[in-house]
Amino acid sequence: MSRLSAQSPSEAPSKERLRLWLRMLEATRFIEAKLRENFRREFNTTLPRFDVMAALFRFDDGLKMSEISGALKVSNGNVTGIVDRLSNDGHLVREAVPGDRRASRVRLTKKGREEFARQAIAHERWINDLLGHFTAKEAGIIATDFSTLVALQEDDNA
Amino acid sequence: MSRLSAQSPSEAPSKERLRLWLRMLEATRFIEAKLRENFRREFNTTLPRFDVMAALFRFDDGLKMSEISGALKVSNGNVTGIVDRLSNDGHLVREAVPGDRRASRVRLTKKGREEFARQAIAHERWINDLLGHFTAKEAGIIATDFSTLVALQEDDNA
DNA sequence: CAAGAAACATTTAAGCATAAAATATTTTAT
DNA sequence: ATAAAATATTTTATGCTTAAATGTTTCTTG
Repeated sequence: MSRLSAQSPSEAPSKERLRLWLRMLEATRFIEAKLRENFRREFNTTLPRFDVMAALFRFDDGLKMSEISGALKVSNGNVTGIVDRLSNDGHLVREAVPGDRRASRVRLTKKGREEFARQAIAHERWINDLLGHFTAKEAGIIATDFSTLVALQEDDNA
Repeated sequence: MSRLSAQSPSEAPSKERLRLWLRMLEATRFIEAKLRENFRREFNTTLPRFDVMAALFRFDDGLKMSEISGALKVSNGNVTGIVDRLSNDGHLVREAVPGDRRASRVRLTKKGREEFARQAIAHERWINDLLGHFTAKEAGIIATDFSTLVALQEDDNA
């Protein structure tokens, strides 16, 4: 008998994939915790706020609320609160959309753009340090793997 | 000149690592969303509740509150609420620790153990489907990469 | 054109998460 | 023996997240 440890043919792969998931989750949460700590200490902000600003930064004309939640793949109600707080801090403004009184367009202010630019530089540096153990090549390969994974799964539901 | 596209020596790796981080985050959140949906639909529970039960399942004698938060690497106060709700559902009990009236020991009930066993089987199957695009070998390699990553970073802080 | 459907945004309720402070108990040091 | 320090947990304040409900506005279609 060639297999000394008894395993059903499909059991081992499922265990390895489970292990991958647990390690992915561990690593992601670890990095998120570091980022949260850094964002709080250096900029008195949070990762969700940074994410919303990052989405807005690429569009000079701003985004509608539903476009933000679509881009970030979070719920609508979630974005309302984050935008409220960023608005109170003067990082962005809600503007009326001519011809559609349901919608509003959200745009970074000058203050918001300048603040985000500083945050983005620090963010890239933090990530570079935290993931420093991967070479650029390794990082590219794994990134593509995950990209494929999500694309395939999303197709499953279509 | 061998490098046709102008890049500073350290710029490209940091961009690749940033891309890896964004893809990791995307994939992790995607999978978490699917699991949340499944846990809700099939078992009317949540991932954090499953995590707490998983930690307890391995210890017949139960765990102290601080041992749960230590194992899951979440804050102390967080565990209080989750244990409260699992306790209301009869999935676990808080017991007094003889000789230390500060602490309490949390144990799964029979109901809790049976319910968790069912959930764990479904969970492993869901993960196997969601990560099906990785071979067992690939999964093993990447899992080890992440494991190393966290271990190295944790050492940095020591 | 009027009724119904769809789109947009917000609000609400419940749960999850952290950090920091409060409480209670036990251990250590003087 | 008392005071200080350490340990264990809970509470409080704040924010993120979803799902569901609500209220508008706009579009569609009969």
